[in-house]
Amino acid sequence: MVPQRRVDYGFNGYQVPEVPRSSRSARGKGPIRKKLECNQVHAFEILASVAGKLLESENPLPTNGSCRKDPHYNFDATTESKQQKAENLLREDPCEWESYDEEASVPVCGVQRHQQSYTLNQFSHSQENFSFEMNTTSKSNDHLGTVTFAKKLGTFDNSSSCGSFSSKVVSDCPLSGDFIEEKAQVVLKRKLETEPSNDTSIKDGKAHVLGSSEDLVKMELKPPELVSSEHDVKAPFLGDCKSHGPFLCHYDNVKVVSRDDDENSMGYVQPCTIRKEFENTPEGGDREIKNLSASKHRRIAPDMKVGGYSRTDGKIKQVYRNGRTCYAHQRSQKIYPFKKRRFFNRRPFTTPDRGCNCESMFSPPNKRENSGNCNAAIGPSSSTTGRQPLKSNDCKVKLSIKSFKVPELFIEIPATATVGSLKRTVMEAVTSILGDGLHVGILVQGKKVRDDSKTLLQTGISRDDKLDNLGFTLEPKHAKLTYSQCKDDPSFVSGRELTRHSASLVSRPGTSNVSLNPPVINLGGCVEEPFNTVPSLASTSIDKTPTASQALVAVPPISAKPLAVVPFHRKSGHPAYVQRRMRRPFSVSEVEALVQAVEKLGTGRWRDVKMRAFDTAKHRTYVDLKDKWKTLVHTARISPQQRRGEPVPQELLDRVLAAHAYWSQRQAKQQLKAAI
DNA sequence: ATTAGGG
DNA sequence: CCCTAAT
Repeated sequence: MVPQRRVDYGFNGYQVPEVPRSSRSARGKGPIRKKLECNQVHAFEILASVAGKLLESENPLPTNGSCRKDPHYNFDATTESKQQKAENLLREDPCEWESYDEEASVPVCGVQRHQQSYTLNQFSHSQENFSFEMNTTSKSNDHLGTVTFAKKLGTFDNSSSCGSFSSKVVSDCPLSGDFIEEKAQVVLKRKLETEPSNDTSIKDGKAHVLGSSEDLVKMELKPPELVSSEHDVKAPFLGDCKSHGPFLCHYDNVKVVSRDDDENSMGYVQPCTIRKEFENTPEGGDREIKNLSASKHRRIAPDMKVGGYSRTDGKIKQVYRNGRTCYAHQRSQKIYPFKKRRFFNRRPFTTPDRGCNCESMFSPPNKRENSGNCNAAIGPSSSTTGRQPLKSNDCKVKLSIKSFKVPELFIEIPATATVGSLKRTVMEAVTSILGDGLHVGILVQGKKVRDDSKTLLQTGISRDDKLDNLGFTLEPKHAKLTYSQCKDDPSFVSGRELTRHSASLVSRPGTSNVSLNPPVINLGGCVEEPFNTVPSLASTSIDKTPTASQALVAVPPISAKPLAVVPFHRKSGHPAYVQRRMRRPFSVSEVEALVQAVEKLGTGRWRDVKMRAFDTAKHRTYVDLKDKWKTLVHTARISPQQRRGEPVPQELLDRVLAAHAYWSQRQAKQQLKAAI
């Protein structure tokens, strides 16, 4: 056996987030995704198997357990016992086990048994032990108890293989947070004292789990392969992953080139894995891996069942699997927004079924200063250092932004989560929106400056008397999602219009040193751009262009609504929050490919069109192609002035019309024939 | 799973 | 793009 070094993932006590919603349409259901879900099933089955064994004496698991939430995780009632299955799975797919130490590989779900159900609540994994907690609940009793299981993994080095297993029902009452881990540790210790051997079986006869210690050890020693989902990783493609990264496909004379750099979706793991190699230096390797574990890199287990690792030229490839919802992904738009209507219809800020209102963890909105206000406070230095003569063109405007306020975030997290996980959650949410979900807005005297082409002089920002009234805002790029909830709220009459105009989260009077004029709200009347001129600025502005004042738009003082919610622990019963797919405008080359395919195949065979021209573009479904064709026909019919987006060559549009006419006529003929 | 069409 | 109905 190749000597391998064990990797400390630095993991301890994560709350297990929910797995992505299994599926809802053909969209995005690539083979790899299925595989992932499969693996999650495995993960849960294994855990359930372990738990079942442990509980067997008192509460045997049913032979056909079912997840409360997602039927996808139903166990199939095969002759093979779950335990056996789990053991086999562990043997065959050790890397799946490895994936446990990531936050998300194990679904939160329960196993029904009569009136009782077991809910995997939490698990932790450190170098020394593995433990998880399950709640037992019943219909009559909301919370019967909590059991915690811990497993000693042992320490490994290159040559030795040892490990032991320990488990015990720790408590009959609910435990939470760190206490659970403490308990687990205690139990572990106690067991170790009595069972210092390498045997993985439980001597008390209550449980015999996971086969032999050898299996366990083997599993542990097999280093997973490390996968990075970073877009910038230059890496060879893996397995059936054909189209990650730039792809080319040639059909006839049409070449479609797609950047395809955003395959990742938040709800499920990107169905491709990229290997990233690391030097197997004694120190550097581990450190790097640790960093990766703690960072945005995802862990993805290899798709293959065996041989989860490989060595090439002294390099170890590690693959981690990730089934988590990726909160902290750089592309925040993939994370936010969640489908807002669904989301906000269910009062996301309370967790009634947990009896925990996490809102209490944050200041109530009415007590929050600057609630929802993301204005930057302009420090005194702005007024002092910013005083510059106006006449000079090269005069510098010096600004000091004391701090930005991050738009309000609501986070839902179980009370049993650790403080550390809370920090992580917040951090991930913050980094997500900072990564790509925000842009900066400028407020002068409370008026939003919209025209980016205006100079500071023109907008008055260079004037010291304006500097005192200069504000910066962090605005969600996807304001629509942020505010969609307003539609349901009669008090937000202008909610819809605001969304249409990318209303920013704005300051409220007195909440910052940005002085706000009395808020001007464009209620229903506002149709297009709400260009509310600001006479005061226009009169004082040195700008000669009369449009300067029009660049200032009154910012309605809508009260801040949560920018986004991080559903850290979605409860079963809650429909998954489905995010809208990222918008991906068709490039001209894509349009050309589409046109050519439709010319050949007709308008009613989108599946064939997809296969012919977009087979490798996973993000283009046949529905997308059909929709695109629809819009293309529409685009071709309207005047060029009305068209938006990247201009499509007229030649292509002509072909669209021609093809559409041809195939429409042909379809009509066919129908006529059929009628006869 | 695909197709068609409305939103 | 999403959603649904109808195949």
